[in-house]
Amino acid sequence: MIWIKPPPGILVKPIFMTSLNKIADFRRPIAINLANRPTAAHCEDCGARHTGLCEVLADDELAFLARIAQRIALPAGALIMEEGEPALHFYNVNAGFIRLFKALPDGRRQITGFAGPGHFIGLAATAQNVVSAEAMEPVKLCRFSRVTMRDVFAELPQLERKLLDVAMHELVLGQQQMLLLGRKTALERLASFLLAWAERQEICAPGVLPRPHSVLALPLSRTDLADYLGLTIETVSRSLSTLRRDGLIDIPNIHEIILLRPQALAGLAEAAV
Amino acid sequence: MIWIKPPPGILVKPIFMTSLNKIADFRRPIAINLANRPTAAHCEDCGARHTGLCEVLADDELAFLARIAQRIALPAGALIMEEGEPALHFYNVNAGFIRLFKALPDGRRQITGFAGPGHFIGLAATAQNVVSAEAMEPVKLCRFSRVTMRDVFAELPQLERKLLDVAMHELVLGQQQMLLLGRKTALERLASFLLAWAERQEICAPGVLPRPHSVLALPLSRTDLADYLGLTIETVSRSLSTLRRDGLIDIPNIHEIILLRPQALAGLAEAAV
DNA sequence: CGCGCGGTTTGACCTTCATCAAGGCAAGGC
DNA sequence: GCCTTGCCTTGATGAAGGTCAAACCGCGCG
Repeated sequence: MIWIKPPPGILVKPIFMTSLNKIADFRRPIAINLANRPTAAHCEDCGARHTGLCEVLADDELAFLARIAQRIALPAGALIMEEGEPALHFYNVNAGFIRLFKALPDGRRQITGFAGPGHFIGLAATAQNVVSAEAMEPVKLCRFSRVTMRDVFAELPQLERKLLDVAMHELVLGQQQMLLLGRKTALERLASFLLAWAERQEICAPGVLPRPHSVLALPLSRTDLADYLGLTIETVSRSLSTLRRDGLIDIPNIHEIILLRPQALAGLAEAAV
Repeated sequence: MIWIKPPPGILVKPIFMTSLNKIADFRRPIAINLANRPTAAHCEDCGARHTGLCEVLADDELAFLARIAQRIALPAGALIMEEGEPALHFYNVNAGFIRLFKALPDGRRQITGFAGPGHFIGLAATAQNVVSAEAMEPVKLCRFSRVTMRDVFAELPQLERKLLDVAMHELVLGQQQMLLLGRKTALERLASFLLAWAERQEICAPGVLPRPHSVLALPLSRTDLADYLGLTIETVSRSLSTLRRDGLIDIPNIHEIILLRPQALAGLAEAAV
């Protein structure tokens, strides 16, 4: 465990506490499911068969990979990886969303990214995990031993190539997030996030603005949003209200945002002069 | 060019302007030096021969790699890569320090990292560069075409493996920086930076605190420091003064810092409770 | 239907850090 | 030696966003 206990007088955020409590409950299922080795047939109906890591593999190669994978299903709130623990595995997300984060002993939390179907996690690690990973909803994963994976590269070099691509893409996202966290205002952060999220949801092609009135699904809580953008939930809420008041977005309900004027959002996000 | 012009009334930081002006001056040398292909003999006396990328290669393999490399020497201030330009090359740093950064049109700048001898740059890119790279002092580089590099991987798989390691390490640094930028106070940022920099200068082993009274060489200007830590130069200056006043560090001169109480710095950096 | 609960919004106030401005200090030129 | 120049430090002030607190809102439940 990295964070020991809340210091006297400082309240650990409820959501944080929740996930802590659930660690014990949900560790067990991992062990139970270990025997469940997928066949290529399993892969065929996997939501991530044709995205992310697996898309570069032919069926027979996938079968090879599947033999060393362990299928895991976890409920919402489950802790998948923990910062500071030995990094033994990679994971490929098949279904559900995961948040990756780092935390300080006093409860401050920085979400460093979100992983959905097709995403590969565990790259950002030394001998120990440097981030924790938590299921935001019920998730399905393929788990790979890190040492085994090394051997697999000899058999499937295109896999290693793909992994390098994945890592490079993560690096790009990281640089963008650093600019956002280090230099952008609250409004700019929100605007940047909304556009990036739209791109991620494939509402628009990479580098292209979504059409006006595009509807954005926002499965994150305000707390997640705040911890991702380096703000407080109050500031997130206020900033969203400002964007709505100014007619850039509409918020029909808490988990949906309509991008009324993407062009204006882009101007804000990039601090266009 | 990404940033067009300073908006009326907003002053672009001097250093920023400086580098802009130098682009034209220093682009030319790159072309001039293209013909200078290193032999393995060149590599033997390279400062980076036994670090970073090259350390995984035997002499004959290095010779192979050297054949596709272009040696480049650039003066301080030279722009090596520019955000938004087509990403055609990787670079391996042989000598000198480089800053990597992203900028907003109004002049705000976020330094995303520093690269010294043995470091490989250019991984964080899509079809275009997502960061700019600038020589902080006279530098020597080996330049590799990205497309050629792909072919090399077939010949030297251990190189690709190494590159994946490099990328993974960069990811780890990125996550740490996100926590710093998103959630730490000015003092915490300085403390974190000083310890990370000590580790980087190999004043201490990874994960181990430097001994009290370790002397830290700080080749960065206050402006670089501020743009790296997401602060202003004034806040950097004030925070350093506070650390000195509190007896955690000493500042004999502008480019040297003595870590009087590394333990206390670590407590500050990790917000120990 | 009223109630309580968790998450969200809004408001009032306060802290941290940015901004603006002045002064210091070392290095180089004349 | 003195002046300029560039960078750094320090101080005074202000603004963005954090903190604290209250109200709101949808939702499940008795």
